[in-house]
Amino acid sequence: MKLSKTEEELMNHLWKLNKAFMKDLLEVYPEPKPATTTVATLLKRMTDKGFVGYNLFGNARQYYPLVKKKDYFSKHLNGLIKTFFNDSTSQFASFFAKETDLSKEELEELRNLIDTEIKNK
Amino acid sequence: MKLSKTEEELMNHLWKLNKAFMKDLLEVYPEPKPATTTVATLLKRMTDKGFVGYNLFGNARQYYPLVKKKDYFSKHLNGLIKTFFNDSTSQFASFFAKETDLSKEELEELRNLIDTEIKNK
DNA sequence: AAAATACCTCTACATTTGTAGAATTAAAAT
DNA sequence: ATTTTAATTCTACAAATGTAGAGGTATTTT
Repeated sequence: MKLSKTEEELMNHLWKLNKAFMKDLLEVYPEPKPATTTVATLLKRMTDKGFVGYNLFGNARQYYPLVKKKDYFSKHLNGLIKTFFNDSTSQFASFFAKETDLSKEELEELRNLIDTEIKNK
Repeated sequence: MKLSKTEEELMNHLWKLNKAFMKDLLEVYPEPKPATTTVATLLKRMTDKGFVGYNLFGNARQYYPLVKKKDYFSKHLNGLIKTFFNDSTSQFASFFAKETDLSKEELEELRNLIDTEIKNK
C-alpha cells in the first residue's frame, strides 16, 4: 500500500513532530491552511492504510507514525530506481552524482561519507 | 504536469525504445499484457500532457518521447527530496550513501565519480 | 478483392484522490 | 451550567487514474 502525494506531505509533518494532535498538524501547514475536515479525512485514510496510529485523549487523538521515515523512503526510492534505472542502484548513483546540484563542499562531505561506508564493508 | 505511475512505466519503455509503434510497446509488457486500448488511452493522455509526440505512418503512429528521461527524473527526484529531506540535497545524499545497498565496488566507483565532479567545480 | 491485422477514437465505469460541509461530541473556558 | 473550542465521523463530489469494450479505418496478407 502506498500514500498519495498529499498524504505523504502530512506524513512528513508527523515524522517531524513524532506525536501530534490535529491542531499541531494544522499549525505546520502554510496559509492557506486546509480545512480541519480535510486533514481529518487524510488522517483517517492513512490510519486505514496502516501508516498512522493514535492514542486517545478524551475524544481527541494523539497521532503517531507507524512506519519509519527511513523505511518508507527506502522503499520509495527503490521504486524510483526500479522504474527509471533498470533496477540498478549504481546507475542511479552515478546519475545522482552528475545531475544533482551539490556544492563542492557538499560533494566532499558526501565523498567522506562514502569513504566511511567503504571502510565498513 | 506529471505522469501517473502507469504512464511513467509506459514512458520508460518509450525512453528505452526511443521510437515505437503500439505493437512495440505492447511487446515489452510482461504477461498478462494490457489491452491495446488501455495502452492507447495512456498514450493519448500522455500526448495530451505533452510528454509524447508521434509521426504518422498511414493511420499508425510512431511515438517518441518529448521529454528527456534525465530531465523528467531530475524534477522528480527534486520533488522527493523536497518532500522528505526538507529540500536538502545533501541530507538526501547522506541518507542515500548510508541506506542504500551498494557493494564495495559500486561505492568505490561512486566515489571516483564524485571526485571527478569535485574537480569540475 | 476479401479477410485479417493493427490501431485509433469514443465512451464507460470503478477506484482513488483532494477537498470540505453538516452534524455531533467531548473537553475547556467562562 | 452555558458557551466555546477542538476534533470526529458521515456524506459528497469533482478530477484523475486504471482498464477496456465497441465501432471504425487503414494496411497487409492471402
